[in-house]
Amino acid sequence: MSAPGSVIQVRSKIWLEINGEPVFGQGREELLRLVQKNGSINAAAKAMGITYRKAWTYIDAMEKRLGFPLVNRLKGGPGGGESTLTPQAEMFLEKFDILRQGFNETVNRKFMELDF
Amino acid sequence: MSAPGSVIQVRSKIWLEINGEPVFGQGREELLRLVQKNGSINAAAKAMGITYRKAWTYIDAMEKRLGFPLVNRLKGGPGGGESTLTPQAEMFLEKFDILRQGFNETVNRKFMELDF
DNA sequence: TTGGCGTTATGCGTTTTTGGTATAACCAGC
DNA sequence: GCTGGTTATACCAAAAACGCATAACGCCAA
Repeated sequence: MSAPGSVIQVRSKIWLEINGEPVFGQGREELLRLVQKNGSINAAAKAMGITYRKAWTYIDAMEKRLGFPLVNRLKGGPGGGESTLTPQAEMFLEKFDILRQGFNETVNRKFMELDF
Repeated sequence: MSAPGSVIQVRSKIWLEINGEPVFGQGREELLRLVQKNGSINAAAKAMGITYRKAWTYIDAMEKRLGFPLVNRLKGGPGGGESTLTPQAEMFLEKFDILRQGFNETVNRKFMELDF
């Protein structure tokens, strides 16, 4: 039972919302991790294959909705500027990682059993 | 650790894709169930609070991507027309329901333990 | 036979969202 | 002051979503 010549696959997603608006998901998590790793929003965006504009918009929206900063930004300076994560952002990353642990795997296993 | 005066909540989603395009999710499942219950796309749309146009577009896209019909449609006739689900659509509903069984509950339980 | 009714079906303009490009602001070092 | 690399934002373009308007259809009642 599947479409002719095509393969059906299951996908799943967890995210956090505040007032019905997304504040944290897998894409945003990856973005923050790359900011943490690279020390720059710009470099993180490049690593993810998205524009700086998009990355900045994501972070800005997250912060506005949460009501506290996730990224400490510096304009100018030695390397032109830099960005680091706030302690609150790091705690978010940690907890969110636990939340989604094993999540996709569980879904995929159940999916295999069903023979879609 | 949450935004001042607001409540963070976790949300999750499962859906099926074919060639990277969504063919089945919770909204579409509900739509099909309402078609099944009401015998009409129009009534189902109203029950969901969406326009007929939108409901029709969803179903049309699903069928195009899957490559087989989900809804048997009748134009004109006793009540002006009617729509019923194909056997394939009913099987989809059944399997998808199993797939997502307990899913949200599991996520929510884990979320509570973490104290976001 | 003809007009009305309630559905399915779809064209098309409008609105909203999203994306990308260009440009300014910033600051250490040379 | 000029350069380099970053953050920040304005502004226009493209795309997607939305919804209104209208046609097609076939029973049924008049």
